[in-house]
Amino acid sequence: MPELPEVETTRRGIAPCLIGKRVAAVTLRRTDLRWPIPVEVSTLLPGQRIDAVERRAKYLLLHTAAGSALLHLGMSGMLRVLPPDAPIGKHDHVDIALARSSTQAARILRFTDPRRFGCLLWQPPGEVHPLLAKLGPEPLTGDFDGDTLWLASRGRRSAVKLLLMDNAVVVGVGNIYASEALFAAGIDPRRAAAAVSRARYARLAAEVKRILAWAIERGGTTLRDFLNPDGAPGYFFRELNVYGRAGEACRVCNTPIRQVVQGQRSTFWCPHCQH
DNA sequence: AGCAGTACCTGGTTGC
DNA sequence: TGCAACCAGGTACTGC
Repeated sequence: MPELPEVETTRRGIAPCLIGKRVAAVTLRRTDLRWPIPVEVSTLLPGQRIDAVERRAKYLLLHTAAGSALLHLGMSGMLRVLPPDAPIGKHDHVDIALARSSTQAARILRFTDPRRFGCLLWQPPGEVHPLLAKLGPEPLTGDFDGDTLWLASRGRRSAVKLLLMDNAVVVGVGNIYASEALFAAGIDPRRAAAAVSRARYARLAAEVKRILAWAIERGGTTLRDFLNPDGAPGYFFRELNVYGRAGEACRVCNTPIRQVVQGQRSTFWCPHCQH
């Protein structure tokens, strides 16, 4: 269930178990994910040492000298570090076995994805995978601010929520956080992107940063169990102000939260707090 | 160029 | 209880 904070939390969880380790073997039980898993994952990755684990947008990259494994969790993907004898579930499509090291027993990095909207691809050294080539800036860096949004909004006739979710404008703002950030900024998600002022975009960008950073912090505590997945808690759900709360009272003004479909996705907002 | 629509897939929930 | 319909946190691709 990955938006950017969950992907970043996953990265932080698995990175210490991977960095400096050598890939002992790759087991592919299914290769028909969002795209077929390319042969390089089987032929080039084994034997390589993982030098770094990076996140770009909602992609994770396992960097080695021979190239990088590029993972996306889609809607239902999950990555866990497990003992080699962990029982294999129906949707456990890929295991990347990690060689034993002086400080860690042998482990596997297991990719599980019931819906198979995720992917595992390969990026040769020194290249940028085509899927990454046209992505906008990372929301939590200085490359993204209100003017990023304001400039992108020129000449757009679609709604501000769709602009916020456009990966060419800014990456990592998924359906939940788009609604939440617009609520925090007091902007009606249906408002035409071109009709939002530069000042309000500054506020919106600040809220995107604040909410994503806060969720990553929360993810660090609520998702800590992905090494031994028992009792996964209620996530950040109890903290949401508008998402999934249609008909319920706004936490600020008690007005019922409304829901509308934009771009085939549900949007939630408070008609009193957002204009 | 921007935008709407379609597609990928399984599983949980809702409603008859 | 059974089963169909609907919904889900993502995103690339097509065609207008």
